[in-house]
Amino acid sequence: MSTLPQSTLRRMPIYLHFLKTLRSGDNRNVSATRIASALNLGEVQVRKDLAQVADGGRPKVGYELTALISAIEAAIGCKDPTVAIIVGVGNLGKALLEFAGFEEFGLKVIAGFDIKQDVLSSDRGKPVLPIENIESFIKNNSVKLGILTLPNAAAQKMADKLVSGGIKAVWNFTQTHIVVPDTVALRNENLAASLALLNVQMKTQSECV
Amino acid sequence: MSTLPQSTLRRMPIYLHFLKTLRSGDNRNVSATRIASALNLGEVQVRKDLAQVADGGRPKVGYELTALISAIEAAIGCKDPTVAIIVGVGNLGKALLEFAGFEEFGLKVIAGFDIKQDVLSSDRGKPVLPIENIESFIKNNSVKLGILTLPNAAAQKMADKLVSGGIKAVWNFTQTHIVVPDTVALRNENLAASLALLNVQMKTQSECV
DNA sequence: TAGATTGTTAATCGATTAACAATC
DNA sequence: TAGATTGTTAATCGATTAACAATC
Repeated sequence: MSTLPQSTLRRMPIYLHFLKTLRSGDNRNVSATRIASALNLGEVQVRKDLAQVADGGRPKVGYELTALISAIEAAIGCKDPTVAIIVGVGNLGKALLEFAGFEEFGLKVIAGFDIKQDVLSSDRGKPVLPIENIESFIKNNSVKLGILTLPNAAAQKMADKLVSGGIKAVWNFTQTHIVVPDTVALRNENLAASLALLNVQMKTQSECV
Repeated sequence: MSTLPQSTLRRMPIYLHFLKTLRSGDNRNVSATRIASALNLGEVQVRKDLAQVADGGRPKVGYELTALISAIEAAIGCKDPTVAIIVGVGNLGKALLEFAGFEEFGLKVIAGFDIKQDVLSSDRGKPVLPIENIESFIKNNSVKLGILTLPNAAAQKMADKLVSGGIKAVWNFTQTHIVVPDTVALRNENLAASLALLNVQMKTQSECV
């Protein structure tokens, strides 16, 4: 159970979501075979992935459903919630601020920050605060994760502020390449990259037809 | 210039964005070395990536900037725009509908669709239309790409509608695994997977400190 | 010429797939 | 027992990195 390979880790949330839909049915056990066919994945791949986070898989029976769900939740770290803030409450920031789906994976977004006055103190349940107070807010609320959804130009400056406030991880939704210390985890969410893949895939597929 | 490896393709938009920022400065040429150090990538990796889409790299000089930009744009297919619609105009859908950044990569989102009456016909420049007309709309406007940002439960049903309308690609932002014919390109955008990676990375990094 | 940079060929690394033995 | 399923060991595949020759 040491450290999972990235590729395995990336599939865990997919398994988790599927297993939860099974649970709402009347299922007690589930086999790797079944998961694989439901999600269009290789049978061996699923089995190997599961073997890395769970044990107790029994031949002819499979895994106990609730135990497996619990094991995956532990592996991807959504048992104890990660407290997060959104920096930049534009359209995307607003969407992520209000997105309920994150809680399923242990993310607890508690506030948004912005410079613009007109988005401030909107009563959506989650407060939108002026950006000046961000460093003390991080400290006082032990915020672990900062989500950057602001204009490219401001990205690095705000990342620096987050770091000096003591943040542990940065999730960068801007196009800008940003730099953080080694002690801070960084992930770039690159929608453009996905789009490029899809674009090319689409074009080569229709050529073949 | 046949088909690029996925990994290479994924980095192209990152190069592209960086090169454009260089162009607004006073640069005529750029070397792989420079790109690599600016983006924290391996020098050889960048060189190999560029070699796959462009030629004309000259020792001691590098690549001609505008030619390189043009070559990358051609490779990732953002020269002729892809017409797209958004299905499900909730928070995320709204964000993507209004997101200007996609145009840089050749995506032209022309409309949103929803069942809810209150989001319909909002005058944000891009119309939000009732979902009943979606199939004929796809045909009449030669829409190539459908972006799914709706509740999980409706995902497969709407994907089917898109396909029967003649869509060429589906970009799925829901958690649900959906099935489309082989002739249709499909890409699942999995924010939960990214979150899981970040979560684990963060936890292991702080353990080490 | 010397040095920076290119492009290529070989070596390494990681992830996926295939083959098979173990077990309920 | 037979068959489905598990887990493991070996083979394949793709991507990254290292080493080096070519060139302006």
